[in-house]
Amino acid sequence: MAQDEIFKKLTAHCKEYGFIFPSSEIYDGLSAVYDYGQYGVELKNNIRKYWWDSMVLLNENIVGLDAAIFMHPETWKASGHTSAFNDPLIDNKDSKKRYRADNLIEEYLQKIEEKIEKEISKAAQRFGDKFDEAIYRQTNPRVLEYISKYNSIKARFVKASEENDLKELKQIILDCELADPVSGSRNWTDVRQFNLMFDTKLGSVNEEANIIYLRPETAQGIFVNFLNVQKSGRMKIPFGIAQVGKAFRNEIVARQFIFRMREFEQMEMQFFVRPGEELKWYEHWKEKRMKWHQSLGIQASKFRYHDHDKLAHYANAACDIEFEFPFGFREVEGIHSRTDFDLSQHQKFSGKKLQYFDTDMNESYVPFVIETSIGLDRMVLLIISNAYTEEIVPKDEGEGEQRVVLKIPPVLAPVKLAVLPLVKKDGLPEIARKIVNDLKFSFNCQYDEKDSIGRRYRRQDAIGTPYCITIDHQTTQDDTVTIRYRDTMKQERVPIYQLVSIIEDKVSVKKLLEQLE
RNA sequence: GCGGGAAUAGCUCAGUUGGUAGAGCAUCAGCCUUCCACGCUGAGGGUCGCGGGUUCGAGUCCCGUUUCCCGCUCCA
Repeated sequence: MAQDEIFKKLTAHCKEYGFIFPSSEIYDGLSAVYDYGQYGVELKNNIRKYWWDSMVLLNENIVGLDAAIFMHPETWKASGHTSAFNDPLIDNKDSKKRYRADNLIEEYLQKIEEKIEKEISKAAQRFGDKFDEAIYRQTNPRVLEYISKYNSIKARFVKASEENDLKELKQIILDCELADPVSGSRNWTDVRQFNLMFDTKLGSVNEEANIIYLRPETAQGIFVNFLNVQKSGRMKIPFGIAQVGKAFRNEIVARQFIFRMREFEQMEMQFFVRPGEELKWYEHWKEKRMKWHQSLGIQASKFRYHDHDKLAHYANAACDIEFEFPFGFREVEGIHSRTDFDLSQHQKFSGKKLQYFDTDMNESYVPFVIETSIGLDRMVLLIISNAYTEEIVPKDEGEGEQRVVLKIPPVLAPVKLAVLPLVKKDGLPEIARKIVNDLKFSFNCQYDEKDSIGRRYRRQDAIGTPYCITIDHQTTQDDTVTIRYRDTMKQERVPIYQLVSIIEDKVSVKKLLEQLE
């Protein structure tokens, strides 16, 4: 079956079985915003808990934090988001392609520079040893022309960028007669500003209100609290701060279901280390995080690293952990060596010292940071797309029938077990109810007596319930029940009193965590 | 934002040159009592995405709009 067909079925399945709904659907939905339904929220909670426990429980030098979504506007100037998340874009009306206006101009400037270099190297060849570049630059008319053009465009561009003058940016593009690299057309739209940060107003009186942003990443909440946590928690470097929370980005195109949403949840950990030791820790977390993904029992070949060649301005090493979604390998988690960029910037903008006194080294420094940042919603999509299976159930006679089953790792499954009386009489429902009442404190249980037993198994398969307990007539004789396994559909008979320990063993977070050690 | 396609019951879809809105599955109630969705009977559920136009009459034709899908574009 085609990959995009599977993806279509998967999104339909998520909606039909109460995992994920389009936001405000009765009003036709809201683009790239989704709600988690009754099973989706359980799955999401379970993933969040597994991540949190593997970070905060397992590592005595990592502690949690829950910072507010609203932050002081200066935060985003310091982090670089106010400028970097503010792209001036221009469309070519003929090719329908969109470009960053500043990139087009920068490329043009670079071309002029190349022309100058070419003139000079040609002259250098011609004149040999007698060639003096400085004099040539000041005297040759063609070079002078290039240089003056370069300087005037550059000056206009820098000024326009600083003042955010969109009209001037367009004028520069027109004056330089820049053409679309694809179509060669000079038929441009106006330059428009796309701000990837959502804003709102703080303060109820409009004139006095300040614009503040919804955070585009959770990391800054950790950085601004670095000293608070370090001092109040008596943390010694190396140590980490973990946080789970919502972030918001006004993406131009948000698509592929919950893979790219405008409102999403990040699970981040910032690990503070000694300067110079960051690459060692970068490798450490790179490996640790891959181990975490693979601990969920997903095929190793579905994951890969993607090392960044082009690094962001704050990083000196970066990679993604990619997963093979139905639409190809995509990033689920990023591991970045962010240097001391963020803390230094906040130190600069706030005027407050953000340093750590290292008693072993007897000196004070701005720590370096290794970040692990994973999208919780992407993780939900990863689990569901890996779990979604259509398979043929073998039959004693004739052709088998198809079943749809979500093979979610038991520890993450929204419902851990369903308790099913084989028939609706002879006291079987009463026994089933009693079992549910005993087990509901330990696991998310479901009781179901409607329809044939086969249909009930399939309903549980569709939401990924790993275990079904069936109460039959033998139960009334010897207090045993059958436990049916979702993936193999095999059954075995066990005493009722052993149920808690049997299932606890299979769905325990503890077991997975032990693997990570 | 651009181009292409789609939208009819909870789901999958049918609906003839424009003439009273359909099926299967699902849901609910009752009966039956059965270990892998397929026993029986009955019931509920749709202003055909939304708005306008043409027409005696629009699910069907025309225009606009919204949402979704695919491809561009963008992506710390």
